Amino acid sequence: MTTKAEKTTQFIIKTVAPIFNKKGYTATSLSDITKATGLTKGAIYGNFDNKETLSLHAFDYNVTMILSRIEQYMEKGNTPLERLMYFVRFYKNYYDFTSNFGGCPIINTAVDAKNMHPELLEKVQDAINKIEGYIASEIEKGKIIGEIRKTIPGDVYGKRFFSLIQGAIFMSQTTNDKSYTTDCLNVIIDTINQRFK
Amino acid sequence: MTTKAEKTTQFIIKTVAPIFNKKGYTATSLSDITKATGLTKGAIYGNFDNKETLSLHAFDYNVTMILSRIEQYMEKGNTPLERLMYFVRFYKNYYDFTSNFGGCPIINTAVDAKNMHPELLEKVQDAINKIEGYIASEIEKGKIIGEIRKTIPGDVYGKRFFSLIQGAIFMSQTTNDKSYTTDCLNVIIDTINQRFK
DNA sequence: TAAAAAACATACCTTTCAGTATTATTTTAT
DNA sequence: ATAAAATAATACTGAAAGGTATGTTTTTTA
Repeated sequence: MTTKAEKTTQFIIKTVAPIFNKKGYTATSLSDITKATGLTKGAIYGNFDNKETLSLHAFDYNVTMILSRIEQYMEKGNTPLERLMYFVRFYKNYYDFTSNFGGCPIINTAVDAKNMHPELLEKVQDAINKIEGYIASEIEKGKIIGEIRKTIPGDVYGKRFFSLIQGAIFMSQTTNDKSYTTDCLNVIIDTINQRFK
Repeated sequence: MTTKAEKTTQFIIKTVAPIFNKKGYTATSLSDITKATGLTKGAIYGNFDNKETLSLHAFDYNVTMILSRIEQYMEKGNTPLERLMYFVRFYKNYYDFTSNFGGCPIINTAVDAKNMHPELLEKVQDAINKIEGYIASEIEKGKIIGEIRKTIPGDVYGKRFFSLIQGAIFMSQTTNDKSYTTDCLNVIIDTINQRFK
């Protein structure tokens, strides 16, 4: 059974997640939160210990949304290489997808948390490791079944591709120019086609 | 003649620049500023209209520092290709260089300013254009003197290389792992050696 | 449906925020 | 060296920050 409170808790998280993403932890005030939710401080503090706890949940919400969407994309592929290509396809849509809630939460939260909120930064690092892991593990699986060259190190390309992707996303979202993302993802596709097979 | 006030103005900017870079605009308080400078609010507001103006000067200071350093590096090269290589070398040291004052100001300020401070965001965009221009113009010059293949589009590679670099810097500074930067810059060097000549 | 419990609203607390008016001090120019 | 001007310190403002104690309303369970 989902109680009323659990629903409210989820409603608050869902509502404030894009606000924290856009404005960052410090710039997001309790009045921003009450205004957006239509609730009062009493309700907020009844469901969360403090602003910090809420912000952690908000980030978790954003990351879960992204990770589950990546997995949805990758599930469509029947082989490691196909799943890798679906991973890339996910990021082709990423700029438009994240624009709706204020840009990439990985980038936004990483910058916001660095030097400021160690616990939040740790969550960002976990998310990064997971996403790099998606790439690396498909490469390794592809090597096992003979779909990908044995000389391709999964962990290196996991880091490399994700760096390129995050860089492109960063550039696109600060210049409002989608071409960074499309170009860089084409580079990745070319690399896979030319070096991996 | 440099008056006492002009010196103080510069001293304040220089002192607060890394603070704004680390904490962002909102999280940097006037008390942070007075504490760091050892001055009082009277002194700060005597030299700057408000916190916003000060933050703009602080970002300018950081960007100028970086741009002039890039130019210092590039001046060492005698040909476009050499200058391109010195540009890359600059970014090989970039992670250590920027760690001293809280990470890459381009990334930090872009994220902080997006959705929050349009004027500051514009300054970031200008800086990005300039740095991409460094790459693009050397490529174009290299094509003219026959040092670089005519098929290499300078603007495309300016954007592409800078995306990769910024992505790597972002990853390095959020994971405290320098290897992202070193690996990605090696990729750039390989690309130049294999495709540009 | 009524009592108990949970959830939410109201009103208020302390602290800190950016910013200012005024006073004191230090530079500067004569 | 002194008067004028510029610069910095002090003390203060109102607003907004995060957070809480208490009262009211709504759910839940029996």
